[in-house]
Amino acid sequence: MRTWLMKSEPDVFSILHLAAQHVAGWDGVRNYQARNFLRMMRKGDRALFYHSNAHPPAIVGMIEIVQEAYPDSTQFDPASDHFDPASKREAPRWDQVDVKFLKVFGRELSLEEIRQIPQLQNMLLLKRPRLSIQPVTPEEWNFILKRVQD
DNA sequence: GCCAACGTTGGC
DNA sequence: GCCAACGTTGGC
Repeated sequence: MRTWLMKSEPDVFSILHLAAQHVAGWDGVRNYQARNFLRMMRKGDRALFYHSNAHPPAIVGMIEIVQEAYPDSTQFDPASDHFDPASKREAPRWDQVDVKFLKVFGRELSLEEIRQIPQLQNMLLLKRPRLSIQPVTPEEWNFILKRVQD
């Protein structure tokens, strides 16, 4: 099982939205590096759900990949904010995965706290602040889970 | 709302 | 292929 971190703005799609839907498509990714990570995801992989553009920005819960990468239909929809006129149906440029809600952590781990934890200084979250889908090492994963226990 | 960081586009 | 212009992300 690989572990990941996935960002979403809670005003748009929060972990509570996912908890209500139980399973949802993770669409709208429009960055090649993030897409390439999406394509590496396998059924059963788990991810930290991160609230970006939030108060405070923080890791708030855990989700599971339940459907591996397949074409994101919003890229073909002119009415969508994520419409990509350059993407062709014969060769879709953008993929999505489906994710399942697992839990909201007993306590959040804010970006500010992460910055102060020596064991988490190499997280891509700190090094590549704009990357919305990123791998998390087993060491980081285990450390974070201990920190957010109920 | 501002703006720094940084990814993408497109002219040359 | 370089790089300036532009657009977006996301913290503050």
